[in-house]
Amino acid sequence: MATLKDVARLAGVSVKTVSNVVNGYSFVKPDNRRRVEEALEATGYRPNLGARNLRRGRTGSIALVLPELSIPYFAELTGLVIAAAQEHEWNVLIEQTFGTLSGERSALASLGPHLVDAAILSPEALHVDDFQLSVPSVLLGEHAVDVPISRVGIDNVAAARVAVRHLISLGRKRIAAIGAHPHRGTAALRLEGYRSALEEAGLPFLDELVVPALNYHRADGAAAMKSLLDLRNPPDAVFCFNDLLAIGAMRAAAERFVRVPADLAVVGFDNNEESVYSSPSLTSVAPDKGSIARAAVDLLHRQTESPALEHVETPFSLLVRESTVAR
Amino acid sequence: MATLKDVARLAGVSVKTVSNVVNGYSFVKPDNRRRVEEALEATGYRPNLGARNLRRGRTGSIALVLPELSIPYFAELTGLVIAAAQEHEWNVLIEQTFGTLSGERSALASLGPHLVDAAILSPEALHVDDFQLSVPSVLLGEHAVDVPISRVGIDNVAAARVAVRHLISLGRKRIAAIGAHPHRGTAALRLEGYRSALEEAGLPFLDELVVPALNYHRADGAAAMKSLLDLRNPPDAVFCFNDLLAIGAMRAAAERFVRVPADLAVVGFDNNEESVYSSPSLTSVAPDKGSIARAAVDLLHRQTESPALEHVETPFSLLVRESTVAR
DNA sequence: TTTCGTCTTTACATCGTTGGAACAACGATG
DNA sequence: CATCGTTGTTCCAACGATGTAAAGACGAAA
Repeated sequence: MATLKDVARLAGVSVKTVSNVVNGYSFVKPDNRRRVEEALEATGYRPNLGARNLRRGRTGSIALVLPELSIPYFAELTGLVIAAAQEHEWNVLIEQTFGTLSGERSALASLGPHLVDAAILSPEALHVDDFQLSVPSVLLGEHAVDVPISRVGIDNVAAARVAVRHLISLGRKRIAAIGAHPHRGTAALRLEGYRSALEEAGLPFLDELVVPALNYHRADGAAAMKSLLDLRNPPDAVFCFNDLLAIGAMRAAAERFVRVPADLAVVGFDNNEESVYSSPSLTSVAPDKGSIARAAVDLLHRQTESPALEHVETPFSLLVRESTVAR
Repeated sequence: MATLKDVARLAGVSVKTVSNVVNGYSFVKPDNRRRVEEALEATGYRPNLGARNLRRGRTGSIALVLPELSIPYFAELTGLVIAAAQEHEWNVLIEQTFGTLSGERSALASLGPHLVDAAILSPEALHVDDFQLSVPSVLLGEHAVDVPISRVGIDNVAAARVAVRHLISLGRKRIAAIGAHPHRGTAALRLEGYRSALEEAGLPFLDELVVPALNYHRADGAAAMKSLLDLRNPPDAVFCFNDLLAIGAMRAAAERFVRVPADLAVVGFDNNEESVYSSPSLTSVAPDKGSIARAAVDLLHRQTESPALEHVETPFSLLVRESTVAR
């Protein structure tokens, strides 16, 4: 590995002059600049980022704290965050919490200026007093807990309302919701959107049609759907708080020979790639993940220069597919 | 941020003594050790990893070079690699190539001792002469190209054979294969397993039943399946070289009202979580991803201490689901 | 010619950590 | 009591980079 010293010796100048060339400092004599550039080329010099960051007092990394990479939404988002972070010369350290309180607490505890310059958090279980952060941070998604931390995400209430309105427009009357959760902020907001859409259409809000889900995995969706199908009067539509729940729900429906969308219309949330190819394909609320990733990273970049509190609302759309075609 | 210096001042000892305590050096007087530990506790000292790695001449990171995080197989694997790397105090830097030659080349070029201590590679398009690696590396999966680099993966020929034998055991006679690829090593091996299983059953190997796929995404599987269904004499079973292809194939079959498994049995490869919940659920070859991740990371760890060339074969199994129940 | 100001380069210290050598303290040995 | 080996501690240099300050070069103005 060539260092600045090696390059300097070869070019016959001081280490600092090489450093100046590498960093694009203007006042270098054309002649020296040329010699240094040749030496850089000849040695194949690459800066040692550890050393550079040590000197500059930064780590060169940001943390991305999320439940689990095997959840498609987070996998897709992670890819986009990595791409966005690259623009600011940041590495992304991924920390999986598996959606547990202890996992999230220990992830947060391990953060800190010695490890990362900033952090993107997607917590599910944290309480208000857990947020004693030592680096600039952004929360993904809205949360019930009101903490003074920047946020990036869509308007969950509006998005849920759009989804449910769509079901109503199909003429469905008994619309269920899967994914209620006692402590999860986003769940509360989506539930609120669901409630308000029913209300504006003059449909009753029925407790029996709102099914909680402790996790948001396919298995939870299947279990919830089964309980709905066991009702004396089952729903004719269901709004699931994410696509995995919806996939699970459709699977459970298929097992009971309930036809989607004829007997049951289904809407999901997140627009996973998987949902385009399921049979039937799944109507879903599609947040613009690229915008989310870019907004989060850019916001962090700004915050590392000067502290600020910002909330960014990113766009979303409803993609209508087979699971909600008119009967 | 507390440094060793701060701790040393507080404890009334030299910096090196603190360092010795932190690093578990034995010969420290009990009394000093206690004072240092109290000071560590009081200051909340965390080592500056950048500085430590600089001094130790390592980077503290390994690279994981893969096509795309949004491919479930790689998302799941990445989570496991991160967990395994943590055991060796390694961060994982993820590099996406999108399966293109240029992407893989630039990823490889950007690697190097200044960035990472080692690398896990999952290349798809690289040629032999591209492998001029400057850090210890492991290839995931088997490859046709014969390069002196360690490998971790399952026996693809055997795995494919097991999958196709299973289809044969159902009494299927016209078994297609989706996923052939001119330059992809694993594709060649799976095709070989397919061929040999047909041969041992006395079934003919028919060119028209072997469909190439340039990418291994759901869309490619759907397109391939459509072409198979357009044949004068379509297949009664299909072996797909990964689950995404199989999901796409099943989707295409559904669009043509071809019933799976009654008219068409389908087997996939990778055992994505998604495949458990599709309708019908998908029979799939399940590599032990945990073993792969652990073996790869451990192997790299050994290689950073002393160079070595090892090939590790990890276990797999065939998980039979609805897409191949007997008719 | 001297002085001044602008460009250009260099020496040096520093970021936080650890390896190595030097040194100090100590009881044990002869 | 001198010597020795073991144990414990400190000092110094170094990892590779960059910020700072100071010095050097050079032409223009006085």
